[in-house]
Amino acid sequence: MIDVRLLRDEPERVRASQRARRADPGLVDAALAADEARRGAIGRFEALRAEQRSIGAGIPSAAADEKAALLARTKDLAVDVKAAQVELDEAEAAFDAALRAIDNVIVDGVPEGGEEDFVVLDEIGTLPDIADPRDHLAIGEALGMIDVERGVKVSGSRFYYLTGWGARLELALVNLAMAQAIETGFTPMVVPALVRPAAMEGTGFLGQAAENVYRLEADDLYLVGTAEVPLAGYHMGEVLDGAALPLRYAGLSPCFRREAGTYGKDTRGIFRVHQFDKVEMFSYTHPDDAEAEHERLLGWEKRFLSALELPFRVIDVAAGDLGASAARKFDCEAWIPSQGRYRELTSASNCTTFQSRRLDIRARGDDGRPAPVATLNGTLCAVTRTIVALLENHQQPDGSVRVPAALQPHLGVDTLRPGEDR
RNA sequence: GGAGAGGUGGCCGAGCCAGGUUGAAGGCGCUUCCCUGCUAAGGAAGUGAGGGGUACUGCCCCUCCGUGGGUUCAAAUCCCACCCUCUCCGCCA
Repeated sequence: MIDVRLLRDEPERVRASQRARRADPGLVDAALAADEARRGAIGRFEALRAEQRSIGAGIPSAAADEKAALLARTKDLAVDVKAAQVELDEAEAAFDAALRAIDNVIVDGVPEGGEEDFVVLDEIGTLPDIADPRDHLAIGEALGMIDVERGVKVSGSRFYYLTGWGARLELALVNLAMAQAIETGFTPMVVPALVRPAAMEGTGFLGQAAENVYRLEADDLYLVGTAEVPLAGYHMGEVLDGAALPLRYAGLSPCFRREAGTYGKDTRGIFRVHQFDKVEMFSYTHPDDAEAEHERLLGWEKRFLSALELPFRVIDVAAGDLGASAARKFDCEAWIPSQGRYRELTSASNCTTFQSRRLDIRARGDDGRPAPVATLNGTLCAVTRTIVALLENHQQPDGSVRVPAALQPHLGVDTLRPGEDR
């Protein structure tokens, strides 16, 4: 949720953010009105409560004859206090709901508009010159790396097996990603993929993204769609040492996504699946350092994709296409030869203090006061999509696939050839 | 799955079955100062969070002892429900 003080002091900034997102700026005024009502209720309750307490404090020491009169008065007061309490609770709840309805305030410079209104920030690498590119599934099947047919037989649509070199490629990618993360100063983590409602709710995935989340009804647990959830939840309810910031974690987890509303989209191969593994970077920083950290996360994503020798572009996602908790998002989109277009491979979001307020994650600053930290997340390697881009961009006319130099030490070969299965 | 124990401030840990200056003893940690050639040890003081008010850098008030209800003039302290954690047994790995 956003900062109440920002709402009160600079409502126009929040309204402008809402407009840029194509969201309702009226929510700002609704929240302001709810805040006004809440403060009135607080005043009424506190006045009554203070009187009740001051009289109550004198009762034990009061003379016997005064005692009866005091008891009678506080008895009446108790009724009023209770009523004021109810009124206050309702006002607080209404204000909280109004505040939570407002999306995170975007960072200055984020392009306005919807999905199509992104701005291209960078184009890296050169597009491969492939006469008649085959798609990743054709290549992967020929190499004995991907088995979608059996994935569907066992688990249904959008499931797959990685077999032989396919499985080895995943392990090599995860190792390369973790090696880079560790070298960069991230603490490697293997995290829970099942989380309680509080973690899911706090990270903001039960809002408009709820339909894409798997829920285990019998146990009241959720399957995470990204390690962002357990990594953000890691410090929930804590007060961190401000001097220790930034805290950087690289989490490996399976990711589960229902892909509701994507019927007919990306049905071939493993580009869009219900389950995949991913190495995710997550940073807790001082709010003033968030934008710089966002650039750093993007830099590490670019470094990883470049190491894989993939051509890609970086886009500044438009406000209307941001999730509720992101204040800015950079996507790295790799070139997919069989589709002749760029597709999202990684994504880095700056959630400023939006998530940490919901999750109650604070850090003690120089003044000794705890204040919400900023949280940021960025994909280092979403395995299946990386495999897609790798197979397609590095395919050779003879049906083999070139292994980029950085990956060779982890995979053990410089080329993947048909017939060399295992 | 069966049986117990427990959830208190940044942390540990009293208080709760004698309900009323207990926002909460004590310790650790932290901050400042003293001592010291430096460090350590030692000594002194201070040190929770959230919210509201304001004649607003000082003060006043309210709330918070897992969560939500209840009893009471008054609850960390009594009652109920729920959540969570831990231990033992069984089971599985």
